[in-house]
Amino acid sequence: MALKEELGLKKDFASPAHEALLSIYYTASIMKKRADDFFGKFGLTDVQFNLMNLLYYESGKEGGLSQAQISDMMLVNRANITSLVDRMEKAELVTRTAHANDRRYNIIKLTSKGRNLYTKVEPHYLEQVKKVMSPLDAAELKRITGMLEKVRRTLQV
Amino acid sequence: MALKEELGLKKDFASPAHEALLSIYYTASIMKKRADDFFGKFGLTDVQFNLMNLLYYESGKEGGLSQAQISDMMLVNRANITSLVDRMEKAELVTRTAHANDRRYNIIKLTSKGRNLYTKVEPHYLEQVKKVMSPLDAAELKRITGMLEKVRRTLQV
DNA sequence: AAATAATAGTTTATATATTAACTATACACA
DNA sequence: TGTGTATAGTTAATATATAAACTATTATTT
Repeated sequence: MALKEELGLKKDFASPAHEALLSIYYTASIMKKRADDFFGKFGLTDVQFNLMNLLYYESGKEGGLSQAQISDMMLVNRANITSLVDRMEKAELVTRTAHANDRRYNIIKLTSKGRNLYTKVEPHYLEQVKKVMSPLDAAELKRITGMLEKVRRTLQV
Repeated sequence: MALKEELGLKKDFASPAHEALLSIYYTASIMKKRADDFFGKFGLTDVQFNLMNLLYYESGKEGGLSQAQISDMMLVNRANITSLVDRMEKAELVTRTAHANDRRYNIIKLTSKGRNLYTKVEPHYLEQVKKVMSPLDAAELKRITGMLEKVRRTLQV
């Protein structure tokens, strides 16, 4: 949900802050659609790719991540990880095994199929991102992320 | 889905462009949670509030909007509007009536209950937005929205 | 050690989002 | 005028998101 028209049509209604909020929503919404189109070509969603990315880079020495860790890292509710892992387990992209010492935890790891798919998709993704972003110079990007970081801190997260 | 950790931990992996994308995702995700918390106090979701806002400001002279218009304005799929209007019709916030001349169209209007709720919530919302955003000066906000606008154009939307 | 807390994960109900296939209606043009 | 096409909305299947209530396990505290 993005409310495109608000950005242009409601100058008398929208405060600058409100405008900025809608603008961020709108941009994120468009990017999500683009990402889903892209990852769909590989039978993935953007969320599934991002979990694979996490598992690939953050679970040191094949140690895997617990669902709670994934939930924290992706900033989504625990309940959400259950169904996400269900789907990816069914697609044989990840495994879910009980932790040896603490049986409350499930340890999620990439399968070799998952790892192969990730290493196949990642370079295309990075290339795509670079292509989309290349017209913007690096300084401007730094400024955007820096300011968003500031907005985030203002929102006390 | 926001991948908080990527922003800090994967400098070697994330290109500046990739970083910027994740940053926008992350910020939008946090804002959506905040908005939902806020609107939840009034029995609304952020999406429902935004539809009410559209109907309140954009449907001139009580003319209402068709579902296709709403779909275009909110940048979401047509199918989504069906269920959104279903829920809001059930809550007696909007009505759905057939267009007199072209029976393909449904015309969606705020009920008096919907209008009353909207005018009750809006000032609180604007106050809240102002409060959250006040630490940032207007110039910075202008720059953020201006740059996001540029990103959007680069994405050819 | 037993009672209580906290933590991890699941389930259920709900809201939002997509695409694809469908119906109904209106338009267009040959 | 009739047929093909375009448009509006719905439905179904699927993916993601939340909160709340639940089970199982571990930690703490007396």
